[in-house]
Amino acid sequence: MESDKIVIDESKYIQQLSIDCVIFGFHGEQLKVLLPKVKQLELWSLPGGYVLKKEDIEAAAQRILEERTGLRDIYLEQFYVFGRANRSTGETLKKVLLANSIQIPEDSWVFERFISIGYYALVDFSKVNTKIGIYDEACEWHDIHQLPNLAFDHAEIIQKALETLRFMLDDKLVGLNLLPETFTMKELQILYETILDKPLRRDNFQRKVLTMGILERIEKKFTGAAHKAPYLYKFVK
Amino acid sequence: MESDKIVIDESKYIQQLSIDCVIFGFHGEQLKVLLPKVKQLELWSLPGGYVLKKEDIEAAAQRILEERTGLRDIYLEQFYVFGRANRSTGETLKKVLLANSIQIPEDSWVFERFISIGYYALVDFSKVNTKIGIYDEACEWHDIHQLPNLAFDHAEIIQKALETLRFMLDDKLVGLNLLPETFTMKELQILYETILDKPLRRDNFQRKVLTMGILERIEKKFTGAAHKAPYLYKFVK
DNA sequence: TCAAAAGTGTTATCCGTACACCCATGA
DNA sequence: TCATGGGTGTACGGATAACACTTTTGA
Repeated sequence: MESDKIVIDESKYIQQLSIDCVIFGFHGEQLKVLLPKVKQLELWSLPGGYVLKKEDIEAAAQRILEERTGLRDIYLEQFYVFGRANRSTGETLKKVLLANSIQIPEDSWVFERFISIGYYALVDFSKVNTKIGIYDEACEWHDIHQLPNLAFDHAEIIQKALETLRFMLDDKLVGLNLLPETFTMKELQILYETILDKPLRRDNFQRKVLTMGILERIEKKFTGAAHKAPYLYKFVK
Repeated sequence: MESDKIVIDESKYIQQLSIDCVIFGFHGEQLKVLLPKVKQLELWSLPGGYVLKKEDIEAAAQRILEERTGLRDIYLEQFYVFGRANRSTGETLKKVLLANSIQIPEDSWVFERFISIGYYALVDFSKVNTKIGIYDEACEWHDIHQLPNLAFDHAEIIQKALETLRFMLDDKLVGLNLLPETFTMKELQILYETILDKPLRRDNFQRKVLTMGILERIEKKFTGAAHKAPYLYKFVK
């Protein structure tokens, strides 16, 4: 990301390299993305930042995630590097700095093109207290179907993240941070349906995830509803 | 990569970022990787280089590939970013420079840690005239099963490239640069078997690739052998 | 006429999907 | 006892794997 998190001390970071996090938020039947809004511009961006000179890139991504959500040890996965020479310009950043009365030398590397490593994360947005960065005027969850005006190629980055997430969903199960400790099969199914954006068959879905061998069946859950009580499950460790 | 292709003018490049190319070479029944040998050190590395400040990373990867093989417009794919803070040190590079009597300021960024974007390519190694870089004493094809002593985490990078290549082979067909203009089904099968490192059934393999609809059957090929002459195929464009 | 490898028809097996029925629950 | 949603047995169909037979070629 290039527009928020403007460095106080540029020399601490690796030049012209950034990390952009696509933080997917799930709750109920909604899939959202966390987007900060650039101050005084009608422009939204991805939460991003730079990599410290001696920092693992994985750690940098975790740090950026924590800065916005306060969350630690979240499922986070690198999915692509965006490196077209003209994918970003310093113009947007200059506007931001001007709007916020921040001075950075004209010849700083922060105005050059950026290569950005994309990570995506999955969180339950109802449990997150989002934090507004010092150069944001807002930081909000946006439904995946209704994205606002996005900076640079961030719309493309979100699209690629979503494709990768959906592709991965076949093999790996990624509900870890998105569901409560214990949950019903119905809840897990809704998670899948929301991410994949298509309905799934109840019967076959149950069989499929059970044969994966990653769920442990606990006791029943009596909801008070006039029907059979569903089992509760938890992920086996 | 960090040990070959030492920059003459460091300021042209993005700092602490490199590209490493895993160039797979195929011919006969062998799968190899192109590895330059660092001068005067018993150490091999991946062909790599830096990204020019205003260069697409894709173009940088193509440039690095061309530097070693002379080949252009080759199938090339980004597969992962290696960014552990301690994955490389400047020590190896210093030895190289010392061995080659090259002077670079002690405080140059080339001695810092590197984040490296991995690309892999596929070529026919019998058609390539490999080029020795100015800091290499050799540049040779190594069988994938017998890799020499490799610098940094380059063994890990090769492993990851190989996994990605095998994974991709199911959907996309990647024989384009590896086979002659026309080829027999047997040749294509050997290519697949060599990459996947496992035998495939002749009958089912034929049906599978034919249903993909990417091959066009040409005339027969009379080899002089005492059996039915196989058809020749070519990739449809 | 024979061996060797190519090509293809047929059968078996597996897996994902669809349909069905039964079960538990509280009104 | 009824409606509602959960759990699971079973049947269907397409795709893949396995088997078997035929064809072609030059020795």
